[in-house]
Amino acid sequence: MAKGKKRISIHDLAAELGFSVSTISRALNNAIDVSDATKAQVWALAEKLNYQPNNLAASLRSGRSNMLGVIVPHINGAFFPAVVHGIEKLASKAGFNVMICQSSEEVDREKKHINALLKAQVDGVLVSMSNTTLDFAHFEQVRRKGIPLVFFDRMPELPNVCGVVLDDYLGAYQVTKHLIEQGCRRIAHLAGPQHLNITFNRHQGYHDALLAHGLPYDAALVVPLANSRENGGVAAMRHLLESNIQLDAVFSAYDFAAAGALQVMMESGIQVPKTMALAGFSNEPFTTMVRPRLTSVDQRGELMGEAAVQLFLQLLKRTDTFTGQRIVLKPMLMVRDSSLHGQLAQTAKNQQ
Amino acid sequence: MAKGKKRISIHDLAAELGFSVSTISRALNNAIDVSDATKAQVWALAEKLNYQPNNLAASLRSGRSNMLGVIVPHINGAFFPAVVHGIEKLASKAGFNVMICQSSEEVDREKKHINALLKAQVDGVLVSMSNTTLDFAHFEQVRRKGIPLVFFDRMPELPNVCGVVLDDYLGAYQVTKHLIEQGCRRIAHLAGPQHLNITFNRHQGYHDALLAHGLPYDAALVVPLANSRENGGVAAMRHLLESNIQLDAVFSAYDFAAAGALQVMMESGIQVPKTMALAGFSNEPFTTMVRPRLTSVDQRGELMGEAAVQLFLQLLKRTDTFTGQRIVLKPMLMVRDSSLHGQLAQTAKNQQ
DNA sequence: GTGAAAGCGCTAACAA
DNA sequence: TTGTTAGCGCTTTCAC
Repeated sequence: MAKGKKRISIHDLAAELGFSVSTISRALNNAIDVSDATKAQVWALAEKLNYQPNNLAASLRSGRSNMLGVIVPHINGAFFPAVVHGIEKLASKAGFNVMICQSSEEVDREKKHINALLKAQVDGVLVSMSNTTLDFAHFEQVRRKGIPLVFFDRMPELPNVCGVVLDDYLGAYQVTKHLIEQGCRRIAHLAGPQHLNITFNRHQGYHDALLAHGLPYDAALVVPLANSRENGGVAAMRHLLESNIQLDAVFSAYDFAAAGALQVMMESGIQVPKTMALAGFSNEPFTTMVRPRLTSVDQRGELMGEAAVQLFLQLLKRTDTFTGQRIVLKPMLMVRDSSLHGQLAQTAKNQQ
Repeated sequence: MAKGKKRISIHDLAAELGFSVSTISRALNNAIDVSDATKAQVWALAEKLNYQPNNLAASLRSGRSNMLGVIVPHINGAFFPAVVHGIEKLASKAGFNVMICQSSEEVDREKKHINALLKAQVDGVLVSMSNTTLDFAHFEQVRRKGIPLVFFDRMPELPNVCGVVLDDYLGAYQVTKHLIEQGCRRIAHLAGPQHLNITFNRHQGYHDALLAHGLPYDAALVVPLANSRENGGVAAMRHLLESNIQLDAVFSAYDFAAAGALQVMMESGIQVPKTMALAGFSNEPFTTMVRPRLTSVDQRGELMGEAAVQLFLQLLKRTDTFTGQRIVLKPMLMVRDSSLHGQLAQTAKNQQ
């Protein structure tokens, strides 16, 4: 009977039962070639002695850590938490543990996390880039080691990278088209950073929808956001109003910035959506709490997380991890009061 | 020159430079007793060959994984992300990597995560319990192994457990006192589960503040929330209104539920705060986006995360990890429009 | 300042 | 069905 504080290992179990360590190992792993009687004995003793397997040793030996590294820019708002949830759901089903890291939108932290994950011998890395990531050498490092690398949402425009993205272009196109159909003709866009695929595509969708409907693209109507938060939207909207440009709608690349814009509109006595329509992007929960409720685009966060894991699992089977596969998810336009420029607001009641 | 795909180890470095593996190990760890010249050589070659240390091996051998396990109920809303941020900040400064796990408010997942973390040989575990956790055996398992265990926010009422909590009692007391000072006399409370310390204490603070100010505690004014979200608040508020009980204020144990209550009030034509004051708890970002802005209590999330890590680091130094130390953080009352029952709403403008 | 050697706890050939 | 054996890559005494 093992006494003292020493943590017990399969050797202790082996000694106690008179089996070899390999039999113990096999029994604990429920291998096919161990008799049920033996398994029962081993499991009983393991339970009794409170045996705790050591993954470090198993991983070191087997070369598989069953750990999945995930790097997200942040976990504020609803989107990235939803993605993470989707990732964890599918990953744990596939027997993987997930290590979540936040880059806090800093490329240096992103690099550090990549390094830490590699040192920890993760079996794969899922990344959504920080918005300060301009070179991609640290990602190459992962690929060079033959470790599956999957991007989600924010991915670099490089050949042969795998990833799952939302069709941001389509989402923005649909929002803009919707605003046009509501009778809006002077639609402003609060734009995110153009070096990121997501916000670049949102801008493109806006641009193309205008042209497709015979409206001019006016650069004066496009205001870059200093940040994606409320105060970014406040500043951009103030700038827009101060410029005295004609305006009957605003499409913000982010919901939080849209909330800031809404605040400025309210303070300026502008009626939303009657005088000015408004739409955001992300379908944050607060969009149904503010008045008027905010029209937005759902980003399918959970689905994206699941798709990313699926892609990873696929890559794991292959020898070449540079297949350049992409999964593109369809966005969902959520029409709410804030964009019903040309209709009675009641119409949206059922769609909230 | 190592060629091929084989990952290189300290043995390769040793062979290449003609040193022993121990010297390489020491050099890489920047040990005091290796000559600078040797270190320089080793580092240069490591860089050149793209050497990647293997933490699994190091941890297995040294017995320290430098990993910290964190279990949170979820990462929705602003509070837990803030805590996680605080944890990561301090932990990474102390050289620890953080594994974040979500229990999704399910005690079974909590147990699984505890197990996974123990198998991964983490050096410590930080937990905020799920709201379905009623027995604490899985936590005992951690302590029995001598692994530092620190709770935050939601902790069990057990002897000798360490943790950092907000003074929820004080926060609720302050909110209630504030409402009373605004002239409210019939203050309802939308209550969270009473088996959790946090919501129990919020209820107590409410209770005691009433009595301390000569107001009766009326059980009919206390409505249990089915959940902490918007629809929980909607249901509870409807119940309250349908009961036709006299009412001039509502204090919700959660901001999201308060948002739901606000919605019901608006739909019922109740003027907030003139006819009915409202306050929540958590200081979610959306509290400043809704109209009227929501009075709330800030939970000091980031500070709590940092304090939890500090407690962990303290515990790490000791042999007895059952010291029962507690850190109690002071809440911050955030007075906004929704509770200015007895004043002109403008007064709050500066305090938002 | 450096080397030799043992071993952390486990897995996975290969034998029997 | 079970045992033997050889490490996975690193740290860490104990020598020299």
